[in-house]
Amino acid sequence: MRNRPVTIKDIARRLGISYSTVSRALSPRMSHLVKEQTRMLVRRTAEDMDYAPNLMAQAFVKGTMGVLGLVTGRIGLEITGRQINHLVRTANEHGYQVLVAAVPAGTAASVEDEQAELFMQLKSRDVDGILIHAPGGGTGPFPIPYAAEGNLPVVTLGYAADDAENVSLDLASGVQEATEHLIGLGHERICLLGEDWFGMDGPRTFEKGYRGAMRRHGLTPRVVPADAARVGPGYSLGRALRDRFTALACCCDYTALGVCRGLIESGVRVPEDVAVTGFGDYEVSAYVNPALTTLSIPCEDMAAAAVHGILRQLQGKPVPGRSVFKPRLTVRESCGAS
Amino acid sequence: MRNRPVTIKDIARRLGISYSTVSRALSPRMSHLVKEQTRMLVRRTAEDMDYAPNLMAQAFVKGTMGVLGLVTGRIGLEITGRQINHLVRTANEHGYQVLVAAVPAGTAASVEDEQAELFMQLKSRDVDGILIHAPGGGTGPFPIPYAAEGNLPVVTLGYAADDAENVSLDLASGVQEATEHLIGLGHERICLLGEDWFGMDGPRTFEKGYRGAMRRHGLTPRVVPADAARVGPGYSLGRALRDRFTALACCCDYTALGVCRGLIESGVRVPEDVAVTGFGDYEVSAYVNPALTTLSIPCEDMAAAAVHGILRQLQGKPVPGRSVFKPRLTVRESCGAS
DNA sequence: CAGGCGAGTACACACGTGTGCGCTGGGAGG
DNA sequence: CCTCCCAGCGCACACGTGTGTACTCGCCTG
Repeated sequence: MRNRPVTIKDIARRLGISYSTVSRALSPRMSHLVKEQTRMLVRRTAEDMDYAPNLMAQAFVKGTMGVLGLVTGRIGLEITGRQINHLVRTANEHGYQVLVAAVPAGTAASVEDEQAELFMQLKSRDVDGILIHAPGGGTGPFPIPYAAEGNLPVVTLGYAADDAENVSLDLASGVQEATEHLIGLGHERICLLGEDWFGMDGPRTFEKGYRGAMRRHGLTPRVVPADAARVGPGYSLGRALRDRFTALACCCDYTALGVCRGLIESGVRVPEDVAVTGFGDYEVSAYVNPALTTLSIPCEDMAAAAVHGILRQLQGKPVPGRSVFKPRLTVRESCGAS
Repeated sequence: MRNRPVTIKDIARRLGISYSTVSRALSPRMSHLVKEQTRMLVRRTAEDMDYAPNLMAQAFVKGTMGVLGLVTGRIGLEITGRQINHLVRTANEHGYQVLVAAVPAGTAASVEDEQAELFMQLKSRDVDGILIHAPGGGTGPFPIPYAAEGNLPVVTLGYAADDAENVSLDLASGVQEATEHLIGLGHERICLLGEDWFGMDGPRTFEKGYRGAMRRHGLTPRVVPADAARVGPGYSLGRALRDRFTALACCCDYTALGVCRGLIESGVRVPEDVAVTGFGDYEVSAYVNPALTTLSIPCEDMAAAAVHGILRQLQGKPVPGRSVFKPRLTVRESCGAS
């Protein structure tokens, strides 16, 4: 049935030359050591014989697989999906494949333990680098002790780790912009629905932008904790808060969508009675009733930057780089601006 | 810096035994050839010395990597994300990793070419099996000539291929149930917004269920083509159709959400003037206005079944199995039932 | 003409693991 | 005591590729 695949030895035998010459002729880095004529002959013969390099042998001798690991959670979330899509695409363009490790729900004690476990699991797979997707953001030392052993390239996407190269989103400036927009519309009783994302400290970053804007205009801030990127809890919050505020700034479109629904069910009109803003600009957000005012995230650029960070580290530049992207305010109906 | 990792030779040297004994003592399949006492000694020493097997060497000699490939598109779509999440989880539970290949937008002529290219790309990576995620469904021979070379285990998820093991969703019965529900509510002018998913023939399956229900009740069917799982095109359709029908059955929640928005903007009330149903039961669908009546998909069970299919094939059971899952109707507001 | 030089090639080894086969030693049975 | 057997272990090779080193051969220079 399945006949043995062709190896460089087979090619060498057929041409009556040594297999090291074949190896060199086929390898881009070494082919300049082989006479042009021989090289062409070898390559044509390889093509003829349907030669395909044994990638496991190459990986074995080179000590690298051309594989990047990706630690992530909540793949179903639109922002996550968009970023993963572009992470994979960018990696592929540079000859790397992406191995995905998903967070198993509820197996480990905390999310950090889960991520740490996945991280170790990927490490033992001999990946060339690890991308950590932490969409909730955060700052400070990263809660996974990746630096402890070996010097594997790591880039955190979302989390602005100060001990790793990272690509992050300026959450503070985003929320600040939304808050200032609401203030500009005449609102004074503005509440932030803070995000509690997987126990990380992203929420504090959101709060910073919000509190900054409020303080600058002499308004008293008020923060209510909300679950991370879930519609249901947002709905409960909407019902609970009703018209206690004239504007609610949310840290995620999903929360905002739930909030809108909760408010409307309680007989509160959006945006006439209460204005609502979100974060993320999901695909549906432009088409719900009312259409959501929100902050758009440059997912694609961020993903590309993360992969390029890994590649740069692989080329031996251990300087931890940071790039920060800014969200863009997209004004629709839910804030009452139009 | 990074000292050479410990190999079985190091362990053998330390214990004064041959490294083949060490290899056997550590391998589950061969350890019965080694004396209990020696085996324990080797294992303890291995632990002591922080021995970690070189997976690339193992892969090289065994000819397998413990990796499954996944061909997919639209990772950002919630249903896709939920399924991928569980594909990865189930694979991990059985000791396999998942390599993701994402569809690069607009590089190949057609989606089929793209999938074929990704498929070949994964094949050359020496994966142990390939999962093809085709959420749009479809029947008949699968448009990728995977069977042409080698006998790589393949399972299509979504697409009911008759030349491969597959896990699919009974789209027809789902749409039929929704249509009959609308008929039961007294509707007669019911239109199906058919899905054109990546050029596959899923739409015809949707149509079959719809036409069956209509015909059974002596009603004339009417089908309007819609883009696949996109909110924007649904919106345009909603505006265009306005009140030409009293009920619109959609093949995707995203289409339905867009349709609702388009209708409402045109001054048509949902569900009072026009009833709308979706397909997929996305997270937001329960919280939009009006909340969407839709069909829920058992993503998790389907994903698990797909991975188990691959594993079964790897254990040498080449019988192409099929499993079909049924969607479940979830009644909310948009159909006007309450 | 001798020596050197450089291009091009072959030889040999390394990488870490799995495994067929042969060797050893000790116990049991005759 | 001899023979046979078998558990347990070591030797050696295989897997496919990359690469350092040595070799050959032709040409140029002194």
